[in-house]
Amino acid sequence: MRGSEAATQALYDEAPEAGAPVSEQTDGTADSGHEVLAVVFQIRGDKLSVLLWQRARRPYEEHWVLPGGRLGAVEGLDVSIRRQLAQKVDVRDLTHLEQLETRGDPGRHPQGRILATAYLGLVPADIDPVVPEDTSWHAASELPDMGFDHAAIVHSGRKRLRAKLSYTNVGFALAPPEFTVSELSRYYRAALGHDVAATNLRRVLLRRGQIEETGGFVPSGRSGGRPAALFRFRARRLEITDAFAVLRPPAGA
Amino acid sequence: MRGSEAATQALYDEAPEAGAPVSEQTDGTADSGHEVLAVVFQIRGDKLSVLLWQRARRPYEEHWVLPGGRLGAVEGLDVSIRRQLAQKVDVRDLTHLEQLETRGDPGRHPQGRILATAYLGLVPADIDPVVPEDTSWHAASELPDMGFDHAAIVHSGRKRLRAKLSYTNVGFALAPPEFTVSELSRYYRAALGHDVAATNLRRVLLRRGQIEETGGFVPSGRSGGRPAALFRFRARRLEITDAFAVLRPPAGA
DNA sequence: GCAAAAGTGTTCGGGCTACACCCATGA
DNA sequence: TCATGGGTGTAGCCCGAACACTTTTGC
Repeated sequence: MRGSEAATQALYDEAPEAGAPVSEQTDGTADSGHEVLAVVFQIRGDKLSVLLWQRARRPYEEHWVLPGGRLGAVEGLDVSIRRQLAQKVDVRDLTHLEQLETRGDPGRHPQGRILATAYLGLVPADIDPVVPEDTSWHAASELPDMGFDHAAIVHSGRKRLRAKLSYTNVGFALAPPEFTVSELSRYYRAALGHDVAATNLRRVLLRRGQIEETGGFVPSGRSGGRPAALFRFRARRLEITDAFAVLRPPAGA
Repeated sequence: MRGSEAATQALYDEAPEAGAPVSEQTDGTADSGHEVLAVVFQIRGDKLSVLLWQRARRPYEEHWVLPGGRLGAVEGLDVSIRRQLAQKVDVRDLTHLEQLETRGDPGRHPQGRILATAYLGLVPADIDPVVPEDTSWHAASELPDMGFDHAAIVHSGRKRLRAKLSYTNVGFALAPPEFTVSELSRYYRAALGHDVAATNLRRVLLRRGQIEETGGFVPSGRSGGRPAALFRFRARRLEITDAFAVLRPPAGA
């Protein structure tokens, strides 16, 4: 629970009043007027869930928004979102983080134009980060009333994740270090939103060299059944495993 | 040639001196301290080429950089890059434009941290935009000395284009309104960097419903040969034509 | 007729799906 | 021994690559 009290208050720093200069300080800690947000997904109980924070202030009071905040003047975008997720919502266990999109519509923020760069972050299914009180997980398929353009950003993230599950090994970022194929198929089902047959998933991911057996087994439960073999992802960094689905280079190249 | 003189001077507005406040104005026209850039590709003579502008001032004097400039305070990102390409390099005929990435490394700009959002723009092969004197097309495979992190951004754009040629209909944005299959295969070859057999390209794109015959023909040249049928892309907006290369939803869904 | 360029037919292989069948365990 | 869940074998389909062959033109 470290830091969650202070974290809550600072979670979503307000913009300066409309019309005020974006940046008044000139020292190295001046903020840049640029926002960094994160769509953090985790599979929780058969649902793809996203971490949201409930605003206590206008505008969009009581609405839910993405975690994040102002970019510091001397930090990189990815460094910033990592810092803010760690400091403000106590999320330190991202297995994957990638840039999603930058939004800059003049109308996206009622207090004047604020640019926001959104990231897509993934947390594996086996951990349960302690998050502040006003922060919680919501099923991506049943989003609550959200502020600003954040709902649209969540949809972008969902789309990106779905696409990458098809041609990369992102699965590693959703799954725990070791898992059975049927567990894995549950993660894929939740993230993709449609059924994924365990029997074929195993073969696809094995053929692509994404997963391998650990040698371990999970004993069967009370209802019987054959013990399930444990697998792990061979790489725990993003790799494109099916680069040229079509129009691939000729064999001799 | 309209506006190309003035355009040149304004092409790449300098950042304020390092250490000065990012924004000093508070009226609606204050700039935001945010840069917008574009990787504009066109197939020119069997080469994928990118539009670059040669800097006349330090830093990176004489180096080549991407066209773009400061984001106005009340314009959207995409609106801004369209405006700047039109005003500054006289490029108005983009057949496709999409956001690429945002870079914000503190060290990317010697005069202090400046965020830049890059777009990927495509110009069809049949037009030849009149560009200012210090602006010219360069083969993406033989980039000149480039300033800032712009070479890396070009590579991101190239990568994005290559990937999208495989599973979308982006080809429409590279090709003229009508074309023969062998012309089209040249565009694909240039963009992908490897050989693309016209005979199979035709079948792939026909099966996917991307292209259709116009009914017209191109007479054969002096050296003979059968006249080539003319084709067009059925859609001239980006569509994903091969969504689930794998892990596609079950038939009954 | 011959070369050149476009277009078609056909075969092959790979990858994914579906589904039947076999295996290992608990009660 | 039966139900349960895991795992394997196999057949079918679709897609794209390769390549031989046919068609239509200019000279």
